[in-house]
Amino acid sequence: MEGHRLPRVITIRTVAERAGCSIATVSRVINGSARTSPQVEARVRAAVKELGFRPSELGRSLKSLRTRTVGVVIPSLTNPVFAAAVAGMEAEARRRGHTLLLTATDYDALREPELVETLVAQSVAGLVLTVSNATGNPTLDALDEEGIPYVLVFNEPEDSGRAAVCVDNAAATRAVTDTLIAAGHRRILFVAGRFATSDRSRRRYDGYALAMVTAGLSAEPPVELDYLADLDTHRATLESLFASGDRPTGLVCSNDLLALSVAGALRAMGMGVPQEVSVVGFDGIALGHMVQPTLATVETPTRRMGERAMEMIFEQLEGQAPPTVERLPFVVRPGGTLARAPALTDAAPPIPEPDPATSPK
Amino acid sequence: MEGHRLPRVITIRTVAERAGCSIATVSRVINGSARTSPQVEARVRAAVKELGFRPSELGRSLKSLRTRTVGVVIPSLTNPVFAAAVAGMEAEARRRGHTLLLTATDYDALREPELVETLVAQSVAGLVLTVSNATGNPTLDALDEEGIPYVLVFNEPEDSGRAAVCVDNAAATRAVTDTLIAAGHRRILFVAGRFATSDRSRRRYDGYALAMVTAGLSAEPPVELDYLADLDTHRATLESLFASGDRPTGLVCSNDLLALSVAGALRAMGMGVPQEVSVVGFDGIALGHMVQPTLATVETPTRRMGERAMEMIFEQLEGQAPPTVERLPFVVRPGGTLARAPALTDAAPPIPEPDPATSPK
DNA sequence: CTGTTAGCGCATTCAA
DNA sequence: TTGAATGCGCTAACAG
Repeated sequence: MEGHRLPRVITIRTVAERAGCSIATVSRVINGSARTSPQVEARVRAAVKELGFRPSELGRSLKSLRTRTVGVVIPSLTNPVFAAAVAGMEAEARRRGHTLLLTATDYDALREPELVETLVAQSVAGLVLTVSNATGNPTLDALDEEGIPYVLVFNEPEDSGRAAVCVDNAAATRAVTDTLIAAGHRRILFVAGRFATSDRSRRRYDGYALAMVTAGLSAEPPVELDYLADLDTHRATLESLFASGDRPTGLVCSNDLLALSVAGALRAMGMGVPQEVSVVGFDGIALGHMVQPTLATVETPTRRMGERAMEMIFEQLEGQAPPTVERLPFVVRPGGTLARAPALTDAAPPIPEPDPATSPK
Repeated sequence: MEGHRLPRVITIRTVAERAGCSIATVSRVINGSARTSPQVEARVRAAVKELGFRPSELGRSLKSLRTRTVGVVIPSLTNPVFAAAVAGMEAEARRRGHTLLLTATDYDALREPELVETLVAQSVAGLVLTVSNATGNPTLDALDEEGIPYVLVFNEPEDSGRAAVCVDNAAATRAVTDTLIAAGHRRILFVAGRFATSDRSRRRYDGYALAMVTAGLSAEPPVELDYLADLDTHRATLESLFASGDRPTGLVCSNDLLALSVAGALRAMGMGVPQEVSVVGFDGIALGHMVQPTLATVETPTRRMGERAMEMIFEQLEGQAPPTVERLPFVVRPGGTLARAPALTDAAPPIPEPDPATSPK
């Protein structure tokens, strides 16, 4: 119906005509899948160049029923942790001639199955995902059944047989909580964003609780601050924490973004960070270094985690490598937001940064 | 290796058999492209549900030679500005049943043409891109010739006929520079990361220069800080700036990430921000609110820009809407890093935040 | 070494 | 209302 001179699409047939050979020969030259005479090869290459021909991935994929794309499902790009991981995935995928099909759930676990289905309908070669809850997850089970390779990032699945790249969330949070305890803090709370919809967050809480109990201190229930709520809401919640007589002197936050937000809200309330309250985060986002005082946190190799997850996809595609859970090393990074507990000292000097505690691995 | 029953791929043919009809009828039911008898329709729907059939996008696309994917090319996901824009694109694409094919150049302009080619080879429905230099860009010209819809984000092309979503970079930088001037600053420098490879950065410099000249002040050449260099390198460059007698009291940075880094380096040098030097950024990243002091900046609707760019892709696909450059509104947001010039006052109180200057539009 | 051809999954035209 | 047949761009099996 469109006129006859549409943007003349160049197919393998166009090239064949121009080079004076069959489409099979063109295909052979392009893919190096079989020997061809030098003359014909030269003519084909010339034709390809002149016409600017790029083989359609569509046709190519329809044969193999597999594309050179890898699907990605993450909660949100707005969190620099996920952005960094995706950056790592993209770089690694590109090195392998693949492209990312990117989707986000906006932290809505109900969207996970449909996004995965969408990506599977696109015949992705594999999937890298961060889900709300990896353990006993039916969507993942379905992928297992269909034999589609996938690797989790950040999730730390309890099911065996699931591939994942993560850190030991409990050990890491325990380590950073220990640092607070070592600095003389006794009343320490765990602050979580979206606790209910994040298995990572719960793991981290477990690490906090273990550290507290081991030290003979009381592990309190997590304080929940809605991720999406505004600063005023956070402030209200925080004010109630400090209303009672038995104020906390240390806050362990389930991630860095939350920690920065909490520290900001506390200062807005007129509380000194770290003079009156120490705040530690989790992840080690780049901006933590830039702010003043710098954010004390658990540094995790987020970009590398994305890269590694993508590597594992290809390892699975190549048939080797059974699905395994890889725990990458973390480092507790002391920072300006962590000081000795105010009860023990008047000056409350920040803790120096010697020889940071490293992960067991 | 898994049992003998290969992951039995379910195609439209499987469904047709199960429903006892032809594949054409199945197709009609699924797409609602023609009327079918209620009985047959019911059988088909049942079969689809039982088998968990999802039509392959591959086969579907091969017919139309167009996929339900949109290609994205950005410099890097690590910059929250691009991450936010991509988040906007993803949300809008999802609303329209499309998926993003995401690639990054790592700020290497030479990679732009090849990434675009890769995406075109995937038969994307359109492209959203941020390029190093939009004006007279041959890659974009090639897209025009092939009739593939594309929309630029952040770039502010000088060529007509190019679709783009951006802010008026010059006007915005002029406005924020004017704010510094109004605060009594006289010696103000423009600091850029990767000046050579970013037309946005150059536009912003123009705005700075115009503000300075208009105020009868001297516009200095841009100070270049390599984006990827470490803090120490930044520090060395900055120290040389303050070595001379005629020290700047205000720094206009070409983006927020750079501004935060600069402010951090200055403090590490023992300089008070904003007591001795005011620092302003550009973009309005979320973290700017969280840090203390808050970052003075130009707030731009980054997420919305991504959304809008995606909307424009679909408008072009639907045939309406000629390619246009849309400049979205910006707001100068004063913040804690901006104070009156130290020469004019001893106390150097931060400027209040009254009635922020808005964009002309 | 090269050409012909079948077929990947689907939408669609043409017959019935 | 339905089915049979065609073709989208490509790769690979088979002939020559």
